[in-house]
Amino acid sequence: MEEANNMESRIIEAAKAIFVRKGYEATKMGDIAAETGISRTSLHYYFRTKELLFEAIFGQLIGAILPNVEVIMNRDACVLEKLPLVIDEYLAAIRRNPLFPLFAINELNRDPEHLFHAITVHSNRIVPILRLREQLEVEMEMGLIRKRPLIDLVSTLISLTVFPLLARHALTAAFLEGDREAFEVFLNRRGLLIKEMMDVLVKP
Amino acid sequence: MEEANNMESRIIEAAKAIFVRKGYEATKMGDIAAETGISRTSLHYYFRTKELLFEAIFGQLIGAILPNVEVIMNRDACVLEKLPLVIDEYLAAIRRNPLFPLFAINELNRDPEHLFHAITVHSNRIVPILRLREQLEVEMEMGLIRKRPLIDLVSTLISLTVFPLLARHALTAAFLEGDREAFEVFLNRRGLLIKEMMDVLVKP
DNA sequence: TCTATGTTTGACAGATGTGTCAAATATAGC
DNA sequence: GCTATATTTGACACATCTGTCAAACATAGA
Repeated sequence: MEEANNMESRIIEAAKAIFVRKGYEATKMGDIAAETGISRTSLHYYFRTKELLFEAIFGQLIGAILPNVEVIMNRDACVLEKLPLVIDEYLAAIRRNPLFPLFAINELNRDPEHLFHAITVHSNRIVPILRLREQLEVEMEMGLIRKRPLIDLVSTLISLTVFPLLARHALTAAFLEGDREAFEVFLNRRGLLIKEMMDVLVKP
Repeated sequence: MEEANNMESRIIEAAKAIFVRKGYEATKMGDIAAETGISRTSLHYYFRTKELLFEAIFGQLIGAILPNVEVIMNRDACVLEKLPLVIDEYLAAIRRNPLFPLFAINELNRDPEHLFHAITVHSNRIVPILRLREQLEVEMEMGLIRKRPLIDLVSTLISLTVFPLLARHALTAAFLEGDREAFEVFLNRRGLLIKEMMDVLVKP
């Protein structure tokens, strides 16, 4: 039957949404079956165990969040020119998957190795990121940008990009009177602020 | 018996550690009983339900993480002078409770209202924070510091401070070859970087 | 010592969740 | 229509977790 493949993807979509929103422990097979619109038993027919189902979507989720910097890295330009583009790309990836950071953070806590292993599967996405890293180190050595431990740069970039989405609810309540659209406005100007910040960090 | 009060605090300490590390759902009453060194039934004797036990420690946790800025706010100084002190205080509060951010983020996701309600209990801690907010707004109006939406400032500060602890494991693995002491070194210089960043944001 | 009260525990009941199985149903291809 | 295979489902077994209860145990104080 050709319904199988289609049903599998329907299940995966449903499971993705629920796993990401509630975390592994709080997600019940029954929830996923209900969301998909099938019986729990039927769900077991497609994915024998909860762990197997989780496994099936985990890689996808990682892939969806890794920023695609390949095009950017193929340009012949210095880091200072590339950085704003990378930031935009990264910001876009996060905004396409706003619930992902929470998921990743939790999974990192639940089973760190699992996440690391899943990332290695996406080596094609990783390569250009490593090239960016390399270019950063080279240009630091050349004095084109300020010398700084990479972890300082990366943790700052990720902090500024990811955290507001993690704390979305609290920030909206505390500063925007609960206005969700105002939060979107905030996010929209966030890119500029992040670029300013990163610029300060790397300017010699 | 006078053992009761002591036992309650023993339970609370154990429960705090486990709830914070594993989250509400993944924490089992049996875990807490074992960690405390009593039977699960005995645990129920002190705290009839899991929800009640959780409730008992929730407020404490919130209190522990709210930075104490009262002393700072009583000084007669401008925001530019106070900000570095506030940052240090906040950084210290977070480092005293490095697992708290993950806990708070998850609880925020699980039941936002609950967290907001718990915060109102600590109004004595909140007042000086609101005064800081007010002083920021006044000095922006006066042109002493650059005019910016408060959410931009606060989200930046919290992002830079909190996120590295959330992603501790990943950052250590990716940039420090898993060296935990190197991560402490990173955290130690982080305060300076955050002050630089915040300075850029508020300088007129 | 006896008693009242505080504390601990094992046993139980009920709820919820997972995974398996065999029977029922649908469907494709002959 | 018939058959082989795919899919769905209800029923079951098993495990885990929660909360209650009554009985056992400990201990302070009369």
